[in-house]
Amino acid sequence: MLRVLDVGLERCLALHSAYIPVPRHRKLSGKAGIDEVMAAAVLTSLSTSPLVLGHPPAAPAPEPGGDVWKEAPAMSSSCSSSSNTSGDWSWDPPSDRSTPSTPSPPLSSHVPSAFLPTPLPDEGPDEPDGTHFIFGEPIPRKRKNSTKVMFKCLWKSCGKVLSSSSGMQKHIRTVHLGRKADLEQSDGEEDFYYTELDVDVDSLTDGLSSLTPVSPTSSVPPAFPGPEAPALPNPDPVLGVPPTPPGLCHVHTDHAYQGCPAPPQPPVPPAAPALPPPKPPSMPRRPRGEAKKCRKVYGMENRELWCTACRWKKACQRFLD
DNA sequence: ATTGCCGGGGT
DNA sequence: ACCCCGGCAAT
Repeated sequence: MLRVLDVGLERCLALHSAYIPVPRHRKLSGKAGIDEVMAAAVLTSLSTSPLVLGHPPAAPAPEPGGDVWKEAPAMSSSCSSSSNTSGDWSWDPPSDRSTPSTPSPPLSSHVPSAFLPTPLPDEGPDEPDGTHFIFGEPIPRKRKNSTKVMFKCLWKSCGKVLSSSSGMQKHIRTVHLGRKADLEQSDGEEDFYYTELDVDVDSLTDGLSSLTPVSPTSSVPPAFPGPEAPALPNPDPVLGVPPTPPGLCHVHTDHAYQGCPAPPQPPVPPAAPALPPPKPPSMPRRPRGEAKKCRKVYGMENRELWCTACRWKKACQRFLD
């Protein structure tokens, strides 16, 4: 017993002494100011130019004054936890905790639900046709222009459109699924019954008016935007596919990584009066993994304890969703 | 503001 | 291949 502790302590000390000289850690607490915003803006605008036309920003040692690397007082606890021997140290919540609960509730039936496959850095539906490849304008990647994300209920004869996902979830939960509204326990099922669409702010009203009511019985032309969106006649995969609901592929059971290329077709069951088909399974979208990742678990202080992926700002490998 | 991580750069 | 970070979406 004592020996174990000893080892842990030793380990801890070693860790500390080893990491003191670490030179990085630029700024832990970023105080966001106008400066940063403006700088960001400038950088953004600069990024469009092919090369860095300013002064070389190469500055290997930006902080001559000294970095503020304060020891986290929480170290003690992590130390004790590191007493976990047996080869793989693996992550181990401090056993001191009176609560034996698991650090991240597995959420039995709740599959983490899929996630949005990055909303496609498209230009937005401003282009009259697909000719936004004027070389004169590189436009590396720009996201939101004048589009606004709306959420449309796909329930058979509802078609309600809200501006917030939470609101839509609530709507579906209460109105269609008949669940309690305030119950935070959303198992993600609502996700299946609404989709999000990029609405051009300009033609917002127009688009909405044609989007909202919709009679489900009348055959909805699968691939024709039809009346709405006169500005984007073809849903070409070239760049922008605004009306395509990205969160509707209930195909895979687990890692639905690639978005579904399926055409915009209402996934509404053909003849479902009010009963949702018992289908909570796949995850059409993943809002954000519930599991805490290395960063959250260990904190910035113990970055060395993160899995490599996390250290490299890649998808965490240790705490998979 | 924070967190997770894609895309891309440096070695 | 390894390592790191800018920047962004989602929260």
